Amino acid sequence: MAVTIRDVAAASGVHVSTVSRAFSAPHLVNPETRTRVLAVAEDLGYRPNRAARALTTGRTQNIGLIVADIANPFFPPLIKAAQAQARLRDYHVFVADTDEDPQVEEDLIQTLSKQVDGVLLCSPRLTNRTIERLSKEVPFVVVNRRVKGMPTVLMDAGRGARLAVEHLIGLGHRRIALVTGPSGSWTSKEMQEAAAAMAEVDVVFLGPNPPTERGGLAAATDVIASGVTGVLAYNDLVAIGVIEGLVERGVSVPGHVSVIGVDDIVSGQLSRPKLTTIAMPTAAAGRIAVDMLLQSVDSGATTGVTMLETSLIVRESTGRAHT
Amino acid sequence: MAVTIRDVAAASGVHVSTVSRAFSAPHLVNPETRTRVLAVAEDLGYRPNRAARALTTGRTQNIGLIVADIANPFFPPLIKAAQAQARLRDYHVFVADTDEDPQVEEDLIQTLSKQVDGVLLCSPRLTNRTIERLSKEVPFVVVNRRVKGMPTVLMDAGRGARLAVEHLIGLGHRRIALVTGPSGSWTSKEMQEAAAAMAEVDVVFLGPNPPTERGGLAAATDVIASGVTGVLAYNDLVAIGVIEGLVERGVSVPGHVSVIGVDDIVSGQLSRPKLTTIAMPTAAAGRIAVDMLLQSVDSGATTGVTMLETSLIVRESTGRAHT
DNA sequence: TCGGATGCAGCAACCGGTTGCAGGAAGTAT
DNA sequence: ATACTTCCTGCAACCGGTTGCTGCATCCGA
Repeated sequence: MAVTIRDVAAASGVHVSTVSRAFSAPHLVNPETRTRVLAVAEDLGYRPNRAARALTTGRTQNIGLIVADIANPFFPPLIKAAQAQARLRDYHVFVADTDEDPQVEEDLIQTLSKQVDGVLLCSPRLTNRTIERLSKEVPFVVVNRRVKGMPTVLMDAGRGARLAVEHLIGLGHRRIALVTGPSGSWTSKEMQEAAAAMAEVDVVFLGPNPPTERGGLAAATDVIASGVTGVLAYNDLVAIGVIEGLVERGVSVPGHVSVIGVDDIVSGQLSRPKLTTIAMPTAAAGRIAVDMLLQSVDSGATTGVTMLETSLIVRESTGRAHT
Repeated sequence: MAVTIRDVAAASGVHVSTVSRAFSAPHLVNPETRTRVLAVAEDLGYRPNRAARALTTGRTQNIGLIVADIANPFFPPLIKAAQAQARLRDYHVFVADTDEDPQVEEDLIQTLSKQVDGVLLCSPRLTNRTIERLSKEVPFVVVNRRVKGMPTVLMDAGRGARLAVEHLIGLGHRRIALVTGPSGSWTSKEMQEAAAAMAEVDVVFLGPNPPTERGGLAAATDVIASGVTGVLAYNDLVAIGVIEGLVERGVSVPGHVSVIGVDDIVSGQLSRPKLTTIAMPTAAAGRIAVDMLLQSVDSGATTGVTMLETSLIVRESTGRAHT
């Protein structure tokens, strides 16, 4: 039913191998022949069958993109960028959601590994050991987590935390809280280390907390109890929750307490007060991760670690410390 | 390198066809033989090659999911649900983003059509003619748009609009505005018709507007000028924009004006005041659309139109009309 | 004029499964 | 004992491309 390479060959009076080469090895075929073949192919509406090509070449032209939770607003910009970049390179992307379950994550990698040329692993929940083991089956690029010897794209959360704390210091805050994320989170750890190293300021750590609005809401009482005037939250959702909790208890933001989030998700721009935040270059991360992955697929060369810069976006949730 | 069906055959002393049948036609092979083969396969870590299978069966076990904009918060829950449902049925899903460009959308369908068994088209921007033409190349299910003779999943925006208006009426509002969306939007049209048919209330139409926060922000001046006490917005982003615009101009929400959104995206739950909204069952839509698609792929039977119910979620952005 | 290089196209095996057909063994009815 | 099923397995062609090898022209330099 569908038009195959043999139809094209017959219609243009050449052998199938010539048609094949007209597409995938142009320099091996006479220019005249080639244009004729291409014209006929166009005419017949021929589209090469990727499954067939995959079978012989071993290359599917597909990549897998595995995230913990598609609906987490942190990921969609990354997915979007990765998909667009892949399309540019004539690759398609399978998107899969692990629902934060490491077992699902592993299964997904297993079943996907046979039908993709590589996998992008975003904020994986698996252990490093497991990731290293699985990396023997299919090339990986890991995003948002450091795994030894594996190509990685990171966003500089440590620097982000420093920027945030410096911003607070500049506003006169001398005692601040870091509302941390899940215990296994690389980002959270980076932020803690960076914050702890800052002079001129006392920092208390509140956590671990689930990386959600509820998590922030629950942490608000601790924030009040700790007597800080500034808060850096694990991410924007947590920050919004903290603000909500503070306001509920009569603590105004940024009047009494300043709050900074991380990620720069849209919700932060839309909530009241508009959230001061550390912007994560998620779109760039998606793009670059795809490039790194395809590079390692094409050339076999295993690339290194890319660290992307973060930046502070000052909006309305931070202000001068009251003295 | 990878273990193939022939390796399994050799290792278990049977012919490849028996191994093949052990997997895909169990009733045709002796139970003993089958268990032995499966054991050997398990042992060797055999995974069937989907590209090879696709080549002979013509079925890829993949589906395509095409949305206008992955980063639009309306879509991720739908994508997530669709992906999970597909996985349940042992299908994988390609997610693709058209960037709101009809041409990209068409290209995407073309290139995808050869490597998927069906395509989910969400809020397509293509003309009905084009969709009908393309539907000859690959089975479709259309979400959020009515296309004649095509399996479709719709969310009852008309009923949602009625619920919203009734809610406003119940709160004493007698003159309301409908801040409409893009001119081509099916949802927007449904809402307009439903609202226009309501008695007991004057409704003015403000639009069309881009379906974004900016769109709502810009519409706020018209809202004020129109002298209404209640607003139903095309979606939550627009509603948030309207609220922002109103508040900037000293009109309090819900004190002076009540505002209702549509979609129930997270941002609406996090913004201040929390948004009263019409919840769209996007996750259900994704799940059901996948089921309909796979059904029409499996049985060839082309299913009909599914209409999903919407519901009103009352939060803080609506209140009694001031008299 | 001849040997050798070069360019182009055809041949056929192959990738890893699936499936219609054939055939042997065992079971059943006659 | 014979004929006919039924059950299971093997054989081999096939899906739609790719690619190493061969072979034929043509062109080149000597």
